[in-house]
Amino acid sequence: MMETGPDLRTAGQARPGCPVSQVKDKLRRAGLRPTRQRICLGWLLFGKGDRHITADTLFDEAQRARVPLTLATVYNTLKQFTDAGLLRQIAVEGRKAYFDTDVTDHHHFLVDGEGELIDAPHTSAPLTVTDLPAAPAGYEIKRVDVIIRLRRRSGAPRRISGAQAP
Amino acid sequence: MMETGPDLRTAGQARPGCPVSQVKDKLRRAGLRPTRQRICLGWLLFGKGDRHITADTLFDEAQRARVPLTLATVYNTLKQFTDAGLLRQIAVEGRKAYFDTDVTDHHHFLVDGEGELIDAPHTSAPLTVTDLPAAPAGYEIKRVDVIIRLRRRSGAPRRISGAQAP
DNA sequence: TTACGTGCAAATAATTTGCAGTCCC
DNA sequence: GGGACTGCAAATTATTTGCACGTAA
Repeated sequence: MMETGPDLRTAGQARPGCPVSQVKDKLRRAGLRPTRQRICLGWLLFGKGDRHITADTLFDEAQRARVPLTLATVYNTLKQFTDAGLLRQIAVEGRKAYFDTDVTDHHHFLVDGEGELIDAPHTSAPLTVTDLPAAPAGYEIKRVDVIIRLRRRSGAPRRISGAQAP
Repeated sequence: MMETGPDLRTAGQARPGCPVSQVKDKLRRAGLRPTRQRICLGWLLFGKGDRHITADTLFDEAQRARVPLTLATVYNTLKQFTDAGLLRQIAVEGRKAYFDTDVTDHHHFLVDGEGELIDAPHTSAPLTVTDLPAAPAGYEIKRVDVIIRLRRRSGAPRRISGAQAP
């Protein structure tokens, strides 16, 4: 499948109103200089709705979009975007780092065994956590991450593992 | 500080009633052959209450306890214990794998910036998660992991990040 | 005895870094 | 023009693996 968006190789040029310009604005607002590489990666990341990526997923996409950049730049850019608040790193065990373009509060499904990550819909009411333990003295709560682990198979009754009694 | 427990170098010998024998039983019940290395690591892991460790934390402890084993064995053993349900791997972002000797349902505080993990006390009522999104078709929920991210500093009012409005 | 475990060292995998050259403002 | 950014390759860090030897049952 070919990309249908603007030619990313010319992303450096000003084209007000086009998605590329929106990415440039987004970068500038985040305090990042809008270089060609950042614009391209930003376009890939933010131009398609919310998504989860790893460094080499994104690197592959960039290559398929014929954007010349290196894996090291992808790593650096992901970190810079994360520091700037444009991305959020998702806590999953395993060696790969996953990033989420959706930085609003929501949670994730993780399919057991393989690293398949699915956004938990925050279409419904935002998740509520009650009886949250108090933070230890000297600390404050910054964020609560929830990972809902899934097992393949179906048919079994849906239960909340965190609760002691059904 | 010196260890006050039994000499782990003789862990292979039967000594009914001593902690080492309890570890051997635990291993056997889990279907693992109680070898010297597993007994030593099991004793280090389970002999001191609930704790979080990484492969090289545990390796260090083993060395300090003058137990001769290799880092590779520590890795293998951690995986075997985890598969056997004696340990649980904690989902934290970052390259290191953390393991928890407490396999009951509970959650974790994670201090921002550094990999400091603290058990959330499950002394209070077990954490309740409401409005949990339904699992996608074909899947069932196996477990829900919650990581409560902390920021140093204090004084700020305790708030639940999952809530939408300030 | 014999299959299961372990030690060792080398292989992988993911990510980071140093430095020379390039590009944005 | 000057400092911020990138490319490249080599370095690090965390973990896994293959194979010869050791040991529990």
